[in-house]
Amino acid sequence: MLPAVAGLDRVFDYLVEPVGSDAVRVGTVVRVDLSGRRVGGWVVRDSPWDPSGPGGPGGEPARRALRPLAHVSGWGPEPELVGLAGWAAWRWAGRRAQLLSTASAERAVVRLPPAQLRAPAAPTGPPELLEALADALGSSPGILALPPVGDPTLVVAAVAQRGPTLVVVPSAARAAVLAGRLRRAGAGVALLPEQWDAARAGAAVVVGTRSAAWAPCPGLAAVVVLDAHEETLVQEQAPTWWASVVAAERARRAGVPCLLVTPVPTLDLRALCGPPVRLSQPAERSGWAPLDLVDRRGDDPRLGLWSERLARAVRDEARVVCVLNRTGRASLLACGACRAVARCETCGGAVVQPAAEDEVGALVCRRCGTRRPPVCQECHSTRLRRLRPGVARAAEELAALAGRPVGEVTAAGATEAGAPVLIGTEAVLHRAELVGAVDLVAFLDFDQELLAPRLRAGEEALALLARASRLVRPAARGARRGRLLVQTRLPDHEVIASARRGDPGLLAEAEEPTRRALRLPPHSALAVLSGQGAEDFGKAVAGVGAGEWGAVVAGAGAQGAGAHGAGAHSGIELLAPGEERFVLRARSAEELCDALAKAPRPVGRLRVEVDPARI
DNA sequence: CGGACAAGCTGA
DNA sequence: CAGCTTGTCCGG
Repeated sequence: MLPAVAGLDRVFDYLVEPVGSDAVRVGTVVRVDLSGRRVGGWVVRDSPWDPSGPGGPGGEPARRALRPLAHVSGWGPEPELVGLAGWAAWRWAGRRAQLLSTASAERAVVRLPPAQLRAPAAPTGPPELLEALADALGSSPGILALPPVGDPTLVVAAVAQRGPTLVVVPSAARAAVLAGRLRRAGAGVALLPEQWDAARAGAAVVVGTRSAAWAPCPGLAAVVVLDAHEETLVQEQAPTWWASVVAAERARRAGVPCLLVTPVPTLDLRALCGPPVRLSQPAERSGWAPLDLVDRRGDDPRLGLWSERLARAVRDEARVVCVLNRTGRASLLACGACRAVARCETCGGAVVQPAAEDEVGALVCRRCGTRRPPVCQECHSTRLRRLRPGVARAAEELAALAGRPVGEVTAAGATEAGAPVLIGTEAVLHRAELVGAVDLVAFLDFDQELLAPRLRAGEEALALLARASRLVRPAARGARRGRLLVQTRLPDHEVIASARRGDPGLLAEAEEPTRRALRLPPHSALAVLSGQGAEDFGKAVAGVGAGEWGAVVAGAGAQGAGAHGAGAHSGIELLAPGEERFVLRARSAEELCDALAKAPRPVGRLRVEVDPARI
């Protein structure tokens, strides 16, 4: 058995009594006495052993008598998932115990409910979609490039005709909606995580969020991941496993198809699956909301975030959502007289001007919290100008512009979230009650997304437009179809072209050569190391000697990341983008993971993030 | 991880 | 040298 003890990744042998008890199999959750304490864990091997013989399963001579299991807690993951956890522990440099707890019920499951294997009613159309689906199922794993607008329930229903189907979606709200629709179509559905027991007993469709990639699904016939591009499908804490990659490997091991459905087939997903299967051009185009482009290159800077077109729309349209991916009253302040950026006197960090509570307009350091009066420390001018207004300040301006109350939504919370005009960070796009109800979704400063200093910024920006497409009112009797409005100084950007034409391939074609030239994923595999042990561990993995190291650190700051050739013999490079943060790069995930598994873990804290989602 | 045990430090 | 902290080892 493998104990559910962090930091103890070892298997221990215990005796099953009575011998051959069928309550105990690979995956079963048990409790044992281990060096004086009682711990839970999973059966990971099941080998017959003759206690009168000379040795145990390992064949060691003179082995001591085995202790019996202390208790059988209940049902655990299927045996195949124990193997999958071993693979994922290698793939993301993690521990099996952590992955097996993801694959297990939250509370002990002693008895299973009856199986619910009735498949949903088979969908009869539209034929174009069903044909594309059959195509995508033909090569596993496969991608179906499904535009954002439309209900993927029929995709799931069609796949589920093959037998028990596991479906992974990016949010609990969508899982619940999908489960409800499938039940109405007559299907036996287990909704994770609450109905783990029903899933373990057997269900026609098992639905859940990221962790459902590890859900039980006896007789598995297919795996489907909806909105496979979403970042919520990547586990944040190490091991940073990707649900789509786990799903593909799980399906491969089971010999069943895996289907990734997404409006944004990213380069990473393409590397995993090959090119996506697409719908016809008209179907693709109509599946994205119409997009109005506001080219702000010619605008008077004094207009701030509010172009004339946007101002008019905000007054005329009934329900409007504005997206601005920044919080606070101001992100960056500069002196109106000498242009110096206002910084903290204590730590030098950027200061913000929070909504006034006590002192009027005091400046507060975002890093250390030091407060000071709103005066430029260079020239003592009191005229401070905000360079990039955040959501709180923009909300005040928007309320004045619209002449009606404005609701505010950020990840931290919401005020007046029922108002017909909303402004918020991208969190506002996650509000399920808005789906299909909005006349206009306006991106106030889309350049913020397009130019974000992140590897996958373009794909993330396109994902925002896909999400926004779902919020706007569909074309219907009498009512005008809702629209997107994008303010930008980069009107020719491929992200915008992709959304307008409903063709995410345009973005992929544009990004591919850059990623290849810079040897970024999917043309390499990365791991981010952090914590005190990061440096030693990084050197050990890359095979860098202590003497060679000075050059790496010295070369690191200036270019942002200093590439290093000294580890060339290992085929793995060590990049040093910042203090206590290191990046390992290898040609492939296999190479990277093998090296990570081989290197000894150093003392001290170490976090290993293989395939970092945001970098 | 957390208990066991050994080695190191402190103060009377 | 008791009493405590800190470090290292190991678990069936």
